[in-house]
Amino acid sequence: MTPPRSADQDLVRKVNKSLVLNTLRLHAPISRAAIAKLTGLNRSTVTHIVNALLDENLVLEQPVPSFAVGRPSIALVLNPLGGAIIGVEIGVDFVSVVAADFVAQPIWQSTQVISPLSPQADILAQAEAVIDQAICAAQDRGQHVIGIGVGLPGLVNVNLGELVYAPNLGWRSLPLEQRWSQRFQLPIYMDNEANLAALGEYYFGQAHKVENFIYLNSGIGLGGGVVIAGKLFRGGHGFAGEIGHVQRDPQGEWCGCGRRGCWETQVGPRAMLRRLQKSLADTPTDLLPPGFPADLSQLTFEMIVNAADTGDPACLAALQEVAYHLGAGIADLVNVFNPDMVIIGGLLSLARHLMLPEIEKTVREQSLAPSVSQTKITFSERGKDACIFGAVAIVLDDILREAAIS
Amino acid sequence: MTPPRSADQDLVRKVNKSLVLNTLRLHAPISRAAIAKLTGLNRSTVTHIVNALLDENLVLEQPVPSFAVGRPSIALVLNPLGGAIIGVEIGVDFVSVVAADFVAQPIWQSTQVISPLSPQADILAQAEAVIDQAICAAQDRGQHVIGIGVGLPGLVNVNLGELVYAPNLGWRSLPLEQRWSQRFQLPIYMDNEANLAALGEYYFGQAHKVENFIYLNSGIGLGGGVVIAGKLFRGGHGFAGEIGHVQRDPQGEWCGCGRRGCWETQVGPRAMLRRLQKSLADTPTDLLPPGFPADLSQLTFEMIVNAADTGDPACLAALQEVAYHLGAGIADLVNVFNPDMVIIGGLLSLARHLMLPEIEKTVREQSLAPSVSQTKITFSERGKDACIFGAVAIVLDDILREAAIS
DNA sequence: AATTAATTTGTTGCGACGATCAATTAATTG
DNA sequence: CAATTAATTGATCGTCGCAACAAATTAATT
Repeated sequence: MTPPRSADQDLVRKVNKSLVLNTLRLHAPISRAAIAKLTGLNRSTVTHIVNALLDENLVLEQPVPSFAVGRPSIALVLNPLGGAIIGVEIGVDFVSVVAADFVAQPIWQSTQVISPLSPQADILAQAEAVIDQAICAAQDRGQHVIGIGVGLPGLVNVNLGELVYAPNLGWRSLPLEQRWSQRFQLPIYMDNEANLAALGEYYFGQAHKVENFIYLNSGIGLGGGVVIAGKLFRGGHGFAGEIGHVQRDPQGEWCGCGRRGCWETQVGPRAMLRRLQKSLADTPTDLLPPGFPADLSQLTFEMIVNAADTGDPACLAALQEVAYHLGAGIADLVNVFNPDMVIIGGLLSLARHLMLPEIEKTVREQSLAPSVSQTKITFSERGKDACIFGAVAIVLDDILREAAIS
Repeated sequence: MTPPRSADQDLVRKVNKSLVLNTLRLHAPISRAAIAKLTGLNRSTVTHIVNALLDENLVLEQPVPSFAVGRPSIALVLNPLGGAIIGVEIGVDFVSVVAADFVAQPIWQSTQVISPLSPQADILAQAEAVIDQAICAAQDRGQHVIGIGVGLPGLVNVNLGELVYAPNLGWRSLPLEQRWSQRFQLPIYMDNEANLAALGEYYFGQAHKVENFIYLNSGIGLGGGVVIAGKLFRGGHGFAGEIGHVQRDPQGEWCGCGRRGCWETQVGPRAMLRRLQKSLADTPTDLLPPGFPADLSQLTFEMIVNAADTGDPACLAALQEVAYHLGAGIADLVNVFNPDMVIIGGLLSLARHLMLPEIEKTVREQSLAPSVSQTKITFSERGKDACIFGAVAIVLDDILREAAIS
């Protein structure tokens, strides 16, 4: 902000710029006039903005032979070299880093296995080393790095840029933004996994153009990302979306959070494993479902799905039960949020073909009348990548629109 | 819009105008420069807007002797005669109408008892007659009526202006906005009771300046109004906020919606009456708590509260139980929405002194760590009036800011 | 009584955005 | 092949909001 403008007008300008960039991202190659038509802005305005963007090198003029009826126009496209974005996901047992160009195409990627038992400092140092490599990779291609997006498995205070509590890592009060913005001299954007995955779906996935939706992320626990009016909803203090710990059965199993019958205990993959392990504990090895290891502690969710695919009744029943509870919980969410779409991601998406009918049926039956019919329920199509592309998206988001409500 | 302007710039202008009016409403009398400071707008801009408002007669110049250090300025105030607003609430057994001036002071009020058994046409005709009186009352004072806000006990499609379903009235698919905008030739704004009550709290009550809060309206059922970023949240299709039908106990009592253990069955005043009636059915009349009628079907929530106040253990225990369930449900809402405030209104607010400690304790215990401490839990201070002043607020809202997200 | 500080208002120039008219070009059509 | 149509771009002018300077006025202070 070279001349100190009012916040109001500056905001309008930024929104307009974001609008143009976003339209460009979605419809390139495109003419100035077409942008104006799509954004609703005036063409003169668009011309101004595009000229500024050309100066900033974020946009390229690309001669396209006969790209439309009319003047032999020079179409505009986003300049892939206009900037690079680093997406980072710190999981419970891995660190994944991707460098993407300005059109969100990955140009470098690396995943490192870590031990959750290692000291925090070691894990961070390892992550930083990988990020350094990613930055170098981007700079070798001549791309200026715009920012770093970080996905974290826990409660994140977005305003302070602090990881408040990550139960599965045992981390508390880690001022990551401060640390990394000093270390890398770049803007750091961070949020929890589920929020980022939701944002990823909004930008690059199924929730494209869907302004109100809920993303359910089933990993170790059950996280939720809520998008309202096209923006991540974080609540008054940034901790909204803890959908997994809604109590759904006061007589249910104990949950790590101290309550009984959290939704997470009914439908989380881990909770499901635990249940199946217990119920199969007394079964002789040779009667176990096909593909199951003798040592049940080695059981994975994938094995259950495979066994169910081959028709094993116990596994099928277990998945049906999860589907029912999932549907019932989603029905509540539909009652409360009335979203346009619910996306189920993470581990559970492995069983999409087995669970979707039951989920849909339950939701239709259990939510109040008029809202349901317009709510679409789907599974995410990108597995592990959802979060890390969300990390890329959150950086883009800052450029393409204001990110969060409140 | 005399010259066809772009939606974008028009929006900015409307927002600015709303900002000025809102500031004026909150801080009158005030100078132009002070408005500029508070709104963040430029003083010239404010001057422009204020001049327009003076032309529209919505604002008055009021000479105030030495109202501030400096030039003997002429302070600005909203013109109470600038417009009148009609607020209407159609309840299950009453129709209440208020006419308020531009600063939301009631100038005329009337409540009519109706029988929910009367045919729809009769009830509507009765309501329309009262509204006619209210409009006349306003016009007699020389006040131009700006619009009519209507609160309805059921699902409302705000976009279509239609009452979709009101279970307790037995009404379905009533295109009220169409009917009344023709009848009265005025803009009609409508929403369900809980949403309006929430809006009322935001404009005239405790939630003043609170940008994220949840209003729980306990009447016949349990409704919810969610305000996010200072705006009513209605969800993708306008039916968000059906908080009362979140399932909290799969083994619980059957609810009218067809499911078991909805929150409403645990904490709704009516559900509580039913429970207490059942448990006291075999108690001899002379052992009933003080103040209880022999015919238990005459029992009211108020009697229970009174009995509990005199120390009756059964009633106290019943209230404590409700408080516990209320707290548990609010804890879930806190996990999901992370609001700044939760306001409990309606009938339950009669028992605020008996229930608040237990509710607060339960919420603190049961919601995830960092969000709770900043969430305030209170009871509404306005009883029946919450909704009808919300109806006034929704009309003001259209003038003072854009109402709903999405 | 004089000075200082605080507050408000008028005026002017600038930049951004929007509307409109005119001009250009390619595909389509008779 | 000429006319029409669709699409784009350039140029000009008007309006609105903002910043900055100047002027006015009064409470508080010295």
